[in-house]
Amino acid sequence: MLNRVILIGRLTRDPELRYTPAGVAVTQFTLAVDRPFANSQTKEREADFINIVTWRQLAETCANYLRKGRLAAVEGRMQVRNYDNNEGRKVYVTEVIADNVRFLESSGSGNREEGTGTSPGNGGGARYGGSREQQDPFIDDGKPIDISDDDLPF
Amino acid sequence: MLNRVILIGRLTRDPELRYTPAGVAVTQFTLAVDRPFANSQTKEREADFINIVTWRQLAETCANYLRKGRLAAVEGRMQVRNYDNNEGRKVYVTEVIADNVRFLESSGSGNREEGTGTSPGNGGGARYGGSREQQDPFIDDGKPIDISDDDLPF
Amino acid sequence: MLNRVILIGRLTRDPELRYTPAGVAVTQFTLAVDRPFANSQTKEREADFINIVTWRQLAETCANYLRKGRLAAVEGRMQVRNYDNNEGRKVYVTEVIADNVRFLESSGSGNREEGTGTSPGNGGGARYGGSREQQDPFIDDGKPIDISDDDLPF
Amino acid sequence: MLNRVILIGRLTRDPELRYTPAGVAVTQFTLAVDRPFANSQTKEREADFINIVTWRQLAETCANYLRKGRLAAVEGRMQVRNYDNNEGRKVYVTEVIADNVRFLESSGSGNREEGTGTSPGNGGGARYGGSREQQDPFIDDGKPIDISDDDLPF
DNA sequence: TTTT
DNA sequence: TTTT
Repeated sequence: MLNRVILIGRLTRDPELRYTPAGVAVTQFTLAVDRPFANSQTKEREADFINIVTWRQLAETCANYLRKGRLAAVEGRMQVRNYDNNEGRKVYVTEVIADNVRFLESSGSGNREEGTGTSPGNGGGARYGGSREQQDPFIDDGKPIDISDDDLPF
Repeated sequence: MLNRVILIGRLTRDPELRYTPAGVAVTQFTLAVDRPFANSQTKEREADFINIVTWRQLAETCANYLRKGRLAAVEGRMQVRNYDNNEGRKVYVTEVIADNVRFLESSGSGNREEGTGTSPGNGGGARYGGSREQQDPFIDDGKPIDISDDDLPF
Repeated sequence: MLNRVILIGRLTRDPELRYTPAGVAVTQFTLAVDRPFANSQTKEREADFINIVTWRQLAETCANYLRKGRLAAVEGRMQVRNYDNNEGRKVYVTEVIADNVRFLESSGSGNREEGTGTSPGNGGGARYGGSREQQDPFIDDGKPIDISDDDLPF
Repeated sequence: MLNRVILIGRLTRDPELRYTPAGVAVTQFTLAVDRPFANSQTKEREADFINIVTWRQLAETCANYLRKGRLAAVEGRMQVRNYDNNEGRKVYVTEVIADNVRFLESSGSGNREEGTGTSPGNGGGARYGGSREQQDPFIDDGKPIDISDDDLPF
């Protein structure tokens, strides 16, 4: 009935722009959101890693202006998506479908490789190439999750 | 850095109150949040089912006053927890750790069985079924996820 | 840069629907939002009275479905408007421009006078008095604040 | 019942730290929040100026780390305060009582005068000296609004 | 699995 | 009345 999320955090990787079969732009990235009261002794588990999805014009803008390491504010709503993994089990993925993203750092900051979509040198497989250990919720065992046009939020 | 969620929806089941080994109260429930623009033709996939966790005093209050079917507003933050399932795979669960819950319906509304924690038989009314197929992310293959005191948010 | 407000409260009066010179619908109402920790001894100053403005289709819907006393959730952004009062002083008015309003009570609840826009006589029930002393910030000395088309938010 | 505001904007002036008679720290500042769709032709009225109030420890931290021009995220709730001005009229002031403030710029950015609480050279009257034209909502005709301990939010 |  |  009402579903609103506001996050501020840093991108853990460059945003990934794709297109649905119908040609609609989708960009995905992960935001590392520091926890409050993250106690300084145990440095681990101090942030939540939250998957963000943007569509259409906003997807293009995010792909153009955001980079790994940059600070961003994201406004949107929580959404639960599920798919069947290769063991025939339903896997639930929670994402934030963003309708507003603010770039909180001038393009001088963050990842150095400005303007290079693919980050050459990054190899073909890429940082999030899909190896099993990666376990990116967007990736299921090396096979990219297909985003169908049914997932279009509006 | 900043992590805020506000949801309004209905409980899919009675809240479940437990205690950590250290005796801290935890209550969990799932909120069905209707999606905007849920188009009327395809009635399926019209809500998101979001897991809510409350601690301490708020946990007790929720367990006392909320019931399946009731309307509630929840304020909190998104958190990602992970555990290893019985196939040796890491499973990620996203929950909202609530620090404010508003009961939007007088106790006359919603589920009829006031004060019965466990709702024996669970009745037939079940707007949102409590059967195993529901695949509640809190439950992994019928075995309840154990909450340790490490999960205490503050 | 980012401006988001979410409120839950009750209408202190029936919503007021008007039209700008250009024929755009605007509805205004005031929401009484109970303060947290409103201590029970001093019963006074226990709520904030916040002015809500809605435009276009949402304005029509609010005018049709909301009534004095009803519970509603409002999502929008804070905006500061100013005008010169009759003593030649600038008066600042803070309003919430809503882009999402949820009716949290079936039309059976709240004010009894369904469908009566103007509530003649204003009745006696008046949980929140509509008398002049109420000092509704929308009204400056009994003269309604004029809304120009310049105030259109989008 | 629920009252949540999240803002991102820039300080229009250095934060002002004071103490209530009981010795409780209060810091006030104004945030300029750019409006969405602020059209580029008419450069005026492109931001909302929102008064922020913080208490206790957070007040001290804001006074120490924030400066005019800095970008900040503020989380809190809307509150309406009123007082009688010298013409015997009730004046309503809307503020955001913050319970969480994030500094989005390293202390290298923003106002140049780091660490100088009072900004010497700034004159005795100061940027917000209280002259009538200033109309700072916190100031009523040159006489600072006295913050009583009754305004303490928690 | 990860950001500063 | 204002910030970049």
